[in-house]
Amino acid sequence: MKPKKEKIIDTAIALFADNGFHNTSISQIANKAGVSKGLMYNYFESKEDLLKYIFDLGAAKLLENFDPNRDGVLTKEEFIFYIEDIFYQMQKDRNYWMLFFNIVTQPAITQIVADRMMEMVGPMMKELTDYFRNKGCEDPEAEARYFVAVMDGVGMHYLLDQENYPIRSVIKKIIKEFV
Amino acid sequence: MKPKKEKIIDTAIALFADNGFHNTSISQIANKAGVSKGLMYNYFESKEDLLKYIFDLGAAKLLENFDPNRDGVLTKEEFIFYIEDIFYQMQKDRNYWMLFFNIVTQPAITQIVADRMMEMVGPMMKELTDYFRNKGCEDPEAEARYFVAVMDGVGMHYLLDQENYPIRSVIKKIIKEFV
Amino acid sequence: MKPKKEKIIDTAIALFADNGFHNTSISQIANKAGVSKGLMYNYFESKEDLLKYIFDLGAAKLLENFDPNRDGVLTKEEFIFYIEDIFYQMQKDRNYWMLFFNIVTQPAITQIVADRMMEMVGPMMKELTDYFRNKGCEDPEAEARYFVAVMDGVGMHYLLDQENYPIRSVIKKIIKEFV
Amino acid sequence: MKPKKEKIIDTAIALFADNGFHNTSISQIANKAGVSKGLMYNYFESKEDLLKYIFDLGAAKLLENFDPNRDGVLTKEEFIFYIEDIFYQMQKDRNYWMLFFNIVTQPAITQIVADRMMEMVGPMMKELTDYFRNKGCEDPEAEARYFVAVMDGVGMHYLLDQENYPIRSVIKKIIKEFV
DNA sequence: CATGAATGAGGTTTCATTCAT
DNA sequence: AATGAATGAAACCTCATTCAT
Repeated sequence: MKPKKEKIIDTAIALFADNGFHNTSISQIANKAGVSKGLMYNYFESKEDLLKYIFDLGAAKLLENFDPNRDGVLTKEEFIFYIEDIFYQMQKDRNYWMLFFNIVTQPAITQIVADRMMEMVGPMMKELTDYFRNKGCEDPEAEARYFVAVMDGVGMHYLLDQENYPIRSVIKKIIKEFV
Repeated sequence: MKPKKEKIIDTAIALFADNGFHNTSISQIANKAGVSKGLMYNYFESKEDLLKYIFDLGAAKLLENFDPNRDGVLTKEEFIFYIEDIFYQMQKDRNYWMLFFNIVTQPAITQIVADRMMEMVGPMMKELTDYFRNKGCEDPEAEARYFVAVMDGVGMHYLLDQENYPIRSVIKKIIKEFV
Repeated sequence: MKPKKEKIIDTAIALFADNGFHNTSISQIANKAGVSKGLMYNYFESKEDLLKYIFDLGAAKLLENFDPNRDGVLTKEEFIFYIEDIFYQMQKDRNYWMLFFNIVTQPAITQIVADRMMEMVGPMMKELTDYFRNKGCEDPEAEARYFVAVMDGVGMHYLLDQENYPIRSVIKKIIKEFV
Repeated sequence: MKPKKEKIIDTAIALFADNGFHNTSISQIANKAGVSKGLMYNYFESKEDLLKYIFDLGAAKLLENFDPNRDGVLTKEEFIFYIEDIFYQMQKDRNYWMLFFNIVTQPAITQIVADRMMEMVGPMMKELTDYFRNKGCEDPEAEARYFVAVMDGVGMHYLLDQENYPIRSVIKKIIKEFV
């Protein structure tokens, strides 16, 4: 990819994450990325378009490690790996994940990426529900929804205080409870 | 309170929750509240001031039901009541709570209410840690942090889909796991 | 009407007429009108909206003197008066009329005011056709279309060189030919 | 001429005619012409330069058929041919002629081509005046100015609605009146 | 000849805020 | 207490033009 395009994207992720989408201006992004304001519009049709692009980047990465062999079935090992991997990714790409939670908690912004999000969460929820059903859970759908809520909650808190958050200990609790 | 002031506040909460703080304009609030733009500045010094005021309103309500007898000790019954009560409040004041999660996931906005937030979460975390220590948890601090993360995660998901979320079932799981 | 609103409109007419709609910026208008850029948007939703408003102003004036007793019939005297009046108006409100021809010769701009224009020209053409039919013209519709074309052509040239254009002599020719 | 240059010119004429000079961007032209933006600047120094070039193209064609034997005298047959020819050209090169009226009705744009326009209309007006003088008109100059106004008016209307305009019938009227 | 990345000035529009009434 | 006209900074975006390739 064009290096300047990449610079724009990286800078946008960082600023969106720290300041929020609507509180980040194109000027800020251009300044910090060291390019002209106009250049952004050579690569993206609008600020919203940039957000969509960024969201897709991360969504792809997220799915990559969920059911990696793509057989539609989540094994115990795959599940554990996925849990570990998500928190690893959060630590590595903190900005992207802050932005992600940003988006999810703001209906007005969620709408911008609504269709993409559906494509992503739909299949995931299904596989999770199947997993919990096979495991013998009484109400597998409720368990799946509880699980993703826990993941989101922990993820959010982890991101907000990576240094002090007892993430190892919490991951162990999650695996013990859900896997 | 003056009815117009109240109208402004309620409208602001609703709009902030739906559209985000920075994506909501004073004009929008004034229009929807049926008052003039200028009036807002009779009651609040600025848009940020309005946000702080709103945040405080909810923070007070939140603390009210945590350790209601204010003895610094959380009993099992108080804990259960608190968990139930939080989700009840979320269902009743959805807008306020959406806004709350909005704020927490946006560092730039969190800063606006940072001092108020500290006053609120500090004591709560301490009492929770004490509770888990008394219960015999190995790492009571980690457990406390895990607990609030779960509460936030579930709260968020509940707010985003109140109608379909299996909240009763999930509350039971939480109580079973943490109390 | 608010004096500043009026100032904005008058200035806009003058600048649109001289420089064209797309070649006139809101900044220019605001500067020359001695108001802030933002104020325009208190009165008009957009630049296009301002143009529509201006167009309507003139369209109303134009119709006012066509068939003044609104009986749907054009008498010989009314017709003569109308012809004289149009050129009088052009001399008085040169800017508005320059703008009018501007609009008509630019399809992209005509579209902005298309519906308003239709309301205006439809009935006029009908009455003119009736007039020429009563007069015994062979092809009254063609005569009507010829007449308005002549009016537009002469109007345009008159506006472009008011001082030297032999308008009295030309009006006489027009009346002799068409009335 | 280089085919790409020609494509640029044709596309520019079409877009200028439909959208107006200032409302047409170089990008639009380049896109629709299927060339790069940069290429335009190999052939033309600027957007204005392109307009001048286009205007000249048409002006040349216009003069070609006015007094074709270039003897400075307009015969009756030449005059009739000229009238017929102009409307024929309009039907053939609609875009160019729309653009022409566009230019004439916008002082700011007229200035761009002002010198070229003078070279063109000056001699034409003189010959026309001579023609009407020879014909015995009382005020030959007024007649000439009336004539060109009629031609412009009819031309404009014809271009705006070629399909329905009763152009044959109107041409007959014009010839009857002026030749 | 031809491209398209890159620029930066300037376009339209929004918006928090002030202030005379 | 309440209005809304007015401001001006800053938002998003467009565009003519340049230039390395």
